[in-house]
Amino acid sequence: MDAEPEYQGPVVTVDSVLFQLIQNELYVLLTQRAYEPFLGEWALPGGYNHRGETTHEALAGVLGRKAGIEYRALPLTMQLYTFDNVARDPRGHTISVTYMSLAHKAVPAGSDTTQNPQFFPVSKLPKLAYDHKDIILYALQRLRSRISHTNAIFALMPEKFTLTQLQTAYEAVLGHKLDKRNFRKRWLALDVLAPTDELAKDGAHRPAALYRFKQRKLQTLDPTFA
Amino acid sequence: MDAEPEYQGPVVTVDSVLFQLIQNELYVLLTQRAYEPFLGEWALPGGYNHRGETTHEALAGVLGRKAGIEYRALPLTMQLYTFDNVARDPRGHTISVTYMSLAHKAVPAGSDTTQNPQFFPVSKLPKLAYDHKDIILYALQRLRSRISHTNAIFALMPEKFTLTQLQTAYEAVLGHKLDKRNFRKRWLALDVLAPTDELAKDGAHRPAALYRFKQRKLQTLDPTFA
DNA sequence: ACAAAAGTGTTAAGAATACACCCATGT
DNA sequence: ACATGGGTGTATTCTTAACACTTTTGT
Repeated sequence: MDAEPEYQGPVVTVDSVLFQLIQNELYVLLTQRAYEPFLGEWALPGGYNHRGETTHEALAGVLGRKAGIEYRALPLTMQLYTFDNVARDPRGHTISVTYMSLAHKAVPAGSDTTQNPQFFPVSKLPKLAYDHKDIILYALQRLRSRISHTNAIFALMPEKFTLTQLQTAYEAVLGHKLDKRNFRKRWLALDVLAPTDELAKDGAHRPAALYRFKQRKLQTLDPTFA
Repeated sequence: MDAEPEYQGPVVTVDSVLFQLIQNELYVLLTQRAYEPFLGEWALPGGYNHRGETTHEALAGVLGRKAGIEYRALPLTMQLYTFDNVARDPRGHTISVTYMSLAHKAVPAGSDTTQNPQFFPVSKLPKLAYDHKDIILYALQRLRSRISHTNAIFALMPEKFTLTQLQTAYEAVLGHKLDKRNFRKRWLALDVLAPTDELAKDGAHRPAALYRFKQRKLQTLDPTFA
């Protein structure tokens, strides 16, 4: 980091992998490219990081402008990886700093943007621009790992939820079923859930107790969930 | 990522956290700054990432020029995190992509560089420029986590080593003692070590069997080591 | 009455931990 | 012969995994 007046660096971009559960399935937010390259193809929301703004600010701008989503309302965002695209990007040397966000209900405002933001199930992704498919799969891996030893799942859940909803969220992310009794035993032993005195009455069956997370922020939980 | 001809982005730098074991203690490579800001203070080896070179190439250049270390000889390098320094860096907006490397014996060639590269024990760090102390502590955390479920430790070991040396390496990184019998039982069950038919004779005691890693590349190991 | 999801404990298997003595060598 | 680190097994505890029936509600 010497003094070096005529510095010229790569173009810096940020890309966002925004996950959300819709009907017990994991969805990811994509936008349709309005410019070359990859005009018309689906891609992760992304954009330039200009001098003077943090990557988080750039991310907030991208999500707001391209998908109508308010970044500050997202309960959890974490950095994933920084990719070099020296050769791959048709526009020349860029590096992209990628973030993963989790949301409970982030509604993309397709109307006031040009990029047609939509959620796609992770299991049925369309053809994607760049290497964005790999990025999504990498993000999924990281997400699975995160929910296995932290409370990160809170960011995919509503304020109040039943234990069955929580279990279903895990199953959607992990891609396999879990044992009901073991799951409940574990979570109730963890001391991170608080019972509310409300019940969810949603059908012709016994009502379920509603719980909430004591802390809606990331914390590490020792045990691991399969 | 619209077309945007007058793009001006942040300065992109790379920083390297290079760990090495010296006499059963974990050391990190530092250089002494030859320019403002922080002239004369110790810092992680770092430098600009110019347009057209990958971050890995930039890293190789930095390690070569500032510390006389041949990047290609390092057995393991992984990306750590990308830090925003919009406000913090006195020279303006930079983002730094940080990497952690592990080496067995990387000899800094202090002579042909201006930056006085030296290894410092992680437990006794000097005052560091920027937030480099935090970066090192973060790297250490990641390293501990890595060696707990992968074979990453191979990158800190010589080609051939005794089980006691391997255990000592773990103890140096983790910062606590391990049980000898359990440690050996575990590693021999893992099927990642191959016995050589050589013995290490290094003192007035029974010679130790020398082992090597079957694969000297990163692989995941199911069990976790405390 | 029946359908549908909520709720609840025990047992068995496997993993992790604690622990102490004999062995081979150099001096 | 003694000092030094190398090498080895078992018993106990704890953790994880497997598993089925009763309860409460709406229709």
